Amino acid sequence: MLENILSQGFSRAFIELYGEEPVGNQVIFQKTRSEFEGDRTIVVFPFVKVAKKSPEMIATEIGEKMLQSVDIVEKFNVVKGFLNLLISDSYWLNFFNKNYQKQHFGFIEPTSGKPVVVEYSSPNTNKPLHLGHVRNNLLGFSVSEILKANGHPVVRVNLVNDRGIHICKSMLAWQKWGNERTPENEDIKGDKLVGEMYVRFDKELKQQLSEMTDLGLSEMEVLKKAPLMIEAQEMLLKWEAGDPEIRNLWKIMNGWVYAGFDETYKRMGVDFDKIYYESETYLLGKDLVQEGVESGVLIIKDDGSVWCDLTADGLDEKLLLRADGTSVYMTQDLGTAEFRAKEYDPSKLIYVVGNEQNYHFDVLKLVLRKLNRDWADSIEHLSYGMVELPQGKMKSREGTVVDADELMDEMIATAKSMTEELGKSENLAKADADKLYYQIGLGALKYFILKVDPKKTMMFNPQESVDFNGNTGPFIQYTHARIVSLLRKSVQLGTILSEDLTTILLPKEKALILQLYIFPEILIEAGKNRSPALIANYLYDLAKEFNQFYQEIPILKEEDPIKRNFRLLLCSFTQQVLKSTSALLGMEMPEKM
RNA sequence: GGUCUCGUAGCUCAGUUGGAUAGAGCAACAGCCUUCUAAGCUGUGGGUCGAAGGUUCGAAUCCUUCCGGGAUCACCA
Repeated sequence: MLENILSQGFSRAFIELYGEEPVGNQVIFQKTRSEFEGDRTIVVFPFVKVAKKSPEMIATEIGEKMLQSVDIVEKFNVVKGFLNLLISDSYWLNFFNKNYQKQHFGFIEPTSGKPVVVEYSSPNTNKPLHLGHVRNNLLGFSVSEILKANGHPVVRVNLVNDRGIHICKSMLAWQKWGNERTPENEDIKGDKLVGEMYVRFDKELKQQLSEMTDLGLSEMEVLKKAPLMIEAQEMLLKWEAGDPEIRNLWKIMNGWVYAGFDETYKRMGVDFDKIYYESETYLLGKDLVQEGVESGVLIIKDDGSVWCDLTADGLDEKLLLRADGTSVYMTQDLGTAEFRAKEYDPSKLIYVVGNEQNYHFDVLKLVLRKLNRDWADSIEHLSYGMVELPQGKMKSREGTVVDADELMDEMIATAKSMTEELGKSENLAKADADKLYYQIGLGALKYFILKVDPKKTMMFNPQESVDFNGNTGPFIQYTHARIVSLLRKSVQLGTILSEDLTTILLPKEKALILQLYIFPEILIEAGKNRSPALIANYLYDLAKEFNQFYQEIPILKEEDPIKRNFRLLLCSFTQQVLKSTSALLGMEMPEKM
């Protein structure tokens, strides 16, 4: 690799000149800023103490030595303490030659090691998916793809929260006011119907609450005594007792929801290797807690409830079993984690969950460590920031929730009108056009969300999300389509691609090759940081670089067959990278747009 | 109140282990289509990197304090 060659060359030169190793920290390279001549820059400030000369002097002396001893160094210049090295075109062409035909340049061959388990989505079954889930789903899917491209076997799992009080609320509302509505007889998505029931419950409950507060009861009292709440609680107890009627209704309504979710997932382009249901896992974890009690790691209070004391770790005490022996969320998460650890023996257990649950995961890991689970450290909370709207946070009660299906509808509709406005769909068959609108709409959405660092809270402005110019998904898709169009034409013109390449690179050709060159590093960084944003930003830079090249340099019109040939291959290489890399974000690249 | 986190151009965001004069896109303005797709390219304006100290050859980046926003601290999930 380039940096190894340069690094070794630097060290040799340094030792020769100053008789000592260039101390501790490795030589740091950076891309040379565009205003200076060169490709890679070495900062020599860290070495002035050893060399006992001025930075300029050191840089100059080393530059001269490297020019002699490192054959890929063609020129150098020194600006203050910065040694700018110009790498010979032959190095870049050699790189190009070895890689331009690869279908998945930069991807690391899959290893047969322990898998990485990625849990994401994890919806509740009482309402449809919304914008928050969209970020979660896109992140989970993309991070999985990025890890795969880094050679890790990946298992994608989804833990569906299909039981609990919230589902009972929807069920109760359906019993009371549902009028036997079904998705079939109303031609409505099942998750939407169940969501409507949930909203109805909330509305009716509010009504009851306000009537009761009018009677002078406090809010807490009211919530506990509201007849609807009591009924919902009773239903939950019946569910837990296995009451056939309740279980049956529960199965039916969850079935509706799953059908709806499947549709949404499919359109979003995300999938899972395995789906878990909390109704099957919620009792897990009790044994684990019991074991902790016996070994004395956990404490039992007078009322019989079990706790984990985390005050020494700067946290509070955490309840693990109620006095009546029933479990809480943490208990089942402990159990589920152990279950997965045994099932997959994973190298990592990644949970894609919002940062509002940071505390929960801190506790989870600490408790597992106390219980001597050596795999506790393989648990990783991929904590992502909330999605906010221009009017603030999404609140279901205020109706400001952005529904996932509607969002996709809007993106696709915008793609359609935009494409028609530009007159780009005139020669397309209906099916092809529809596919294109889907690709563009979803591409815009995915890119818009994934380009932001997962850790950060992000602003979702609907108007900006449907912008298809500039730093957007469609910009990248457009660039891809342009290249495909070029390649298509070159075939029509009967261009013969050969291995004869130019030996001198134009600035824009070189810039494009350099951008392609760094992809493997970007992919590794994106894997380490679990960050699709790095991939998105890379794609944007690559597309921009290509467009500049395309604007400035003739390709098909180039008369010299060797130059034309080289440029076409460069286009083809770029196209492959755009395609395989955007797939890491779940984006599809149209052939024409 | 404790803990965590964020604060970069009017807006949305980059800025990977500290490196050169802090970058994009949008918005605004000015150019480029008889020539490979103008969803493109080029240019102009726009910044006290929340504030103040500190560490050092060098700080948006590391440390401290403060200001401002957010999250969390349930016998909810």
